[in-house]
Order: sequence, then structure tokens, then C-alpha cells
Amino acid sequence: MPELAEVEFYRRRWNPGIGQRIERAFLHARAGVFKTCSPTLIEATLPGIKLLSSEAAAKQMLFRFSGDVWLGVHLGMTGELTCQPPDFAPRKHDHLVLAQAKRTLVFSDHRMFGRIQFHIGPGAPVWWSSLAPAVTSAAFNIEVVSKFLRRRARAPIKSVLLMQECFPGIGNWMADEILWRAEIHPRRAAGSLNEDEIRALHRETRWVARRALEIISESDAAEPPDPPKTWLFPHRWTDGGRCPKTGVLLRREEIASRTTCWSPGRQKL
DNA sequence: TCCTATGTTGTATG
DNA sequence: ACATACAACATAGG
Repeated sequence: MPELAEVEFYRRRWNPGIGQRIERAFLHARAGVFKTCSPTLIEATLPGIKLLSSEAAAKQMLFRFSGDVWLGVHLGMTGELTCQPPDFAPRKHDHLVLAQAKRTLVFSDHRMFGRIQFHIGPGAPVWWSSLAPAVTSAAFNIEVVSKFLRRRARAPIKSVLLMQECFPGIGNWMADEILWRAEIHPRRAAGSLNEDEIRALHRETRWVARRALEIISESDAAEPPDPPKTWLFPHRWTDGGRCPKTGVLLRREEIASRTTCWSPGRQKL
């Protein structure tokens, strides 16, 4: 599920637990989500310390605990964070379950493409601080984008937009949304974009990311809200779906091993 | 039964 | 060494 804004949405689900102590920790020790860390160490360290704060960046989340303890979460394709009652009994796909006095913080992921990372030290872990600058930040500028596109000149622009080292947090639906707004065909070679197209790509990347985050923060719904009908998003998986700008039938095809949707005529090869 | 799924990574190839 | 393409990971739901 989760790209930039959804990750931010799920991060907030654990907000009620901030400032509160972890009483008990249950882990599915054999789950693939703990590939890069030791489940036994996590289970031994967390009880007794407090959740202090959290941040989201790209498709990652970082939770800071007292005692210089840090927990990283990547939701993969189907991961989810929830806040459950204090007497919560872990189910099959609940891989990380942190019981507090008044609630239980749960990470579940049935497909197990998600990852938990664990770090003890005075500062945030290296994998966190070395994430590419947010697409909403000033560091994500035209220069950076055009340089990256030149390096990836022969790859289709759709696959380049999915590369986290330049477009952190952009996933399959955001990439399609950006290209649709920028009027660029997803199969275009990254190196073939002219100056105006690169400017449009940069502008729409920032716009889509910022608006998606605003929509999330304006909502108090229990599930991540969908973008409005004026976006490509609600039409792209609908058979017979039409472009909200031109009314033509949308086209779907696999590009870069991902189902890709675009508006023929508006986005030309 | 078969197909698809909002993601990343390791490996093969050029 | 670098860029590109794709199988593999694991599971549920249509």
C-alpha cells in the first residue's frame, strides 16, 4: 500500500503511545521482517523504556525511544501500523507487538515485504540520515533532477521516478500521477526529456507529494483518504476509466515491471 | 485455478 | 565500474 503520504498516515497511528513506557514486547522471531536485526535483542531492550517521538521520510519511519534506542519501520507492500487495546492478543501476521499500559502498538504485514530495523546509539542510524533529500525540500531542485535523468538516460522515465535515491517516497501510483500531470508518457527515455519537461516533472513531483501530505493531515478518517476525483488516482484501476482532464479512455500496460496507467493523447511517446 | 498487488534487492547481462 | 532488466521474496483476494 504505502507511499510517501500513506507512510506518514500510518506513522501517526502510534502517536497515542508517545511519552508512554513499553511494558512488554512480543515478536514473531522467525518472520522475514527482522532480516537486518536481532528479534531477541529488540524483545530484551524495549520493555521498560519510553517511546519519545517519531518521524517519517521517504517510505520509512523512525521511532525514537529513551536510552538511545531507535526502531525503523518500512511497510513494504502490505505493512500497517495500528493502535490496539491494552489486552490485545497478537494474530498471525502481527510481527511486532508493543504493549503499553493503555494501548498496544502493532506492526503487521501479511506479505512480509516490510522491514524492521533496530539501532542503539546517541544519534539516528546511518540508513536514516543517508536517505535522499525529501522531494518537498529545497535540496530537491531542477539541477539534481536533470543530473539524475542524464545518468539514467536510457531507462523509461516511469522506472526512474521509482528510484528512491532521487525520488524518495515516490511509488507506483504517485509516479503515474506525476507523469500524467506533467504530460509525459511513462515510456519516454529519461534522457529524452527537454528542459521544459524536466521542469514540469520537478514541479509536479513536488506538487503531488505536498498535496498528498496535506490531504492526509486534513483528514481524521480511520484509513488513509484517497485523493479526489480530479486526480488520476481514483480512475487508474477502473476498467473503462477516463482521463479527468480530457475524457479519453485511460490506457494500462506493464512498464518497468509495474502496471502503469496513462492518458493517451495527453501523454505522447 | 490463475492472476494481480501503492516495494526492494540480488543477480545477470550489456 | 556502471546502467539496466528482471526474478525472487510471501500471501491474500478477486
